[in-house]
Amino acid sequence: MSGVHRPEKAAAATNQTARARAIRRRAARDLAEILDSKLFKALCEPVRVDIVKFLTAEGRSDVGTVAANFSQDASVISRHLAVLHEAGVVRRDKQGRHVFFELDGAHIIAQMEAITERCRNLAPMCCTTAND
Amino acid sequence: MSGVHRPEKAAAATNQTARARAIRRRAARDLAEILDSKLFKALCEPVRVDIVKFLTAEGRSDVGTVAANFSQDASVISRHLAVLHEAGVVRRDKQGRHVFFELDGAHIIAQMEAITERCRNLAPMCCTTAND
DNA sequence: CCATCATTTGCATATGTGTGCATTTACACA
DNA sequence: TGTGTAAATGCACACATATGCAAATGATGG
Repeated sequence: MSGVHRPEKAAAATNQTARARAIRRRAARDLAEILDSKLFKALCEPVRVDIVKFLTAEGRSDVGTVAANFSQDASVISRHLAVLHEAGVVRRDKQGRHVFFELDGAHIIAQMEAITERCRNLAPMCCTTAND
Repeated sequence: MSGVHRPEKAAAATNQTARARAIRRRAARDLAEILDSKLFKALCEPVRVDIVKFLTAEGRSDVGTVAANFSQDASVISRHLAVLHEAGVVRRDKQGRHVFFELDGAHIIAQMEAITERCRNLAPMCCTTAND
């Protein structure tokens, strides 16, 4: 940090600001850790969201059934489902030559709750503008 | 749907399954609606996550200060911050020729809680495998 | 009013990834 | 064991978008 703009009086580094800083840093680490998960990457693709929507509405389905309801090739749907599976969004259940997928609700909820919890932790330090 | 695989006995459409189907469909619509928000698209980009992390650790900062801590050009950081602002992740506060950003904790939490709540609604219908 | 700095925007390019087709693999059934 | 179907994979290509540089815009201070 070279020419950092410092409009305030450079708040003398009291014990309190040092502690606040430590807390911020930890919150940042915790938050980024969970934000780096594959969940967001999996769910930021429109087609994958549509697939999640389909599985919610129709329940457990095999690749072919899902693909039959989409314009893209079955191979594309297969890949999308693989990504969703990697991210823990869906459960995979191979049965004969058919591969069935269904939402892994428990896992999704657990992830979302963890993220929400982390977000709650950083609330007090970004809204009140605390010390700086 | 042409050659759909139908392993079960095609569950006679009782009132109950019809209702369950309606509930599923509504949950799917609600879920997809919130998943289509800009939040996920904003948070699936690694650099943007890093910026969020930085703002969490360092608090309110202007574009230049953020950019000074990243390898990419200031214009790139500016654009990323704009995307985060569009998504309601950060608040923008123009002050003179400096533009400050800070996490909009309240908004993030509200969004996350809304998503988590929607996910909870679809839990019972995807884990028990219900009727199909 | 001009000089300067912070930020944004226009544009060209690099990079990631979604997509389709062809092929391969996995599996069931005859 | 051979044949057909479902799913996965290799590959080439299209498309979205992240990136850097240059120029424009906005704002302060002389």
